[in-house]
Amino acid sequence: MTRWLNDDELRAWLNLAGVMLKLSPTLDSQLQRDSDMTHFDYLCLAMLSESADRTLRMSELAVRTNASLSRLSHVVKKLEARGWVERFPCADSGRVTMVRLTAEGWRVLVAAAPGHVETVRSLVFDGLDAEDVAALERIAGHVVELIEQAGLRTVT
Amino acid sequence: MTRWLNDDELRAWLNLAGVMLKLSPTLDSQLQRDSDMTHFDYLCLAMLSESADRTLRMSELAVRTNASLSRLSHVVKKLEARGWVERFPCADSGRVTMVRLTAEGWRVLVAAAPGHVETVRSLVFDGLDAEDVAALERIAGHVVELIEQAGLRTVT
DNA sequence: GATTGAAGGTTGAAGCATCAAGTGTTTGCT
DNA sequence: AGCAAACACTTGATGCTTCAACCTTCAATC
Repeated sequence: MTRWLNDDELRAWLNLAGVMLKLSPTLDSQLQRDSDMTHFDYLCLAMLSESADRTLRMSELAVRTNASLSRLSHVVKKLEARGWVERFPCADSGRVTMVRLTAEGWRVLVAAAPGHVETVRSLVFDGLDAEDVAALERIAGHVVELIEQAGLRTVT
Repeated sequence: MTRWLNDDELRAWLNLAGVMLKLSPTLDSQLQRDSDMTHFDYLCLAMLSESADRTLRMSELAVRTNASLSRLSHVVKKLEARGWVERFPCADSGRVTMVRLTAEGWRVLVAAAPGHVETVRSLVFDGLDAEDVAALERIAGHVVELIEQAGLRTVT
């Protein structure tokens, strides 16, 4: 017996799907045009920039960017080729790879940030009041948790 | 002067980004595994199934699936090759292409629907009350509108 | 001290999405 | 009637994501 969605749920779902289908390409598009990077690239740089020593292990960066290790590995390889990050083996454990934001990567991130943040603000937060923001944080957080628990994505 | 995000907005944004980064691949993964299609394929079939004659013009289907015409064209070509939809020229206007869901496409959609809906329910709606659903509909709808207005994506 | 299994990453191939450029059609203007 | 511009797609190339397979390294067990 399938538990179908009722009308309210269906409308909510179609709107959420709309956000995923429209917002993500729009962000990529702005960052690609203005800063020659994808939104995911930006997230990687941003997460590194906030970490001690601007350094994280691959698996930790993967968690913080909500990505599979595989996806991250491909992207970090690209970012390293551009000189925006560098990889090096962890001193403590031979199977761990560390990633560090370079000085150049930091400059690129700082240059990209204003335009990106302005875009996010204008596409997401303009016209939302504090209550809406709180609701968004709560509901989106809830969805993320459900997905993590389902853990269908053991992910390679 | 960049208007940065405050702490609440930042947390809300990171959670929303998390939804986009995690939900979308998870849905694709379930549909790919169980029904050999992507989430976007499913949306196309679903939108056609609800239309008069199970038929729409390409540009209208693009609007309803929140996609660019280019993306849609590639995907419809694939779906047509599988025999799930068929294209034919519009009688009224020579530059319009119509897409129709075939009987086979309908069967495939009906077979995929229960698993997909169950996945959406379990990853999004489980644990949300009616107020949350209403808030989600409202906020996500708002974001979609902002993006459409910005219309940066004139899209090819 | 071997073996087994799991953890942490990397890689290559295949499928997708995007962008820019193209084709053919219709509209509007003169 | 003729021409330019806009519309409705389609196409090919490029880059990104996923999946499955692989390679090391570490941990636990015997």
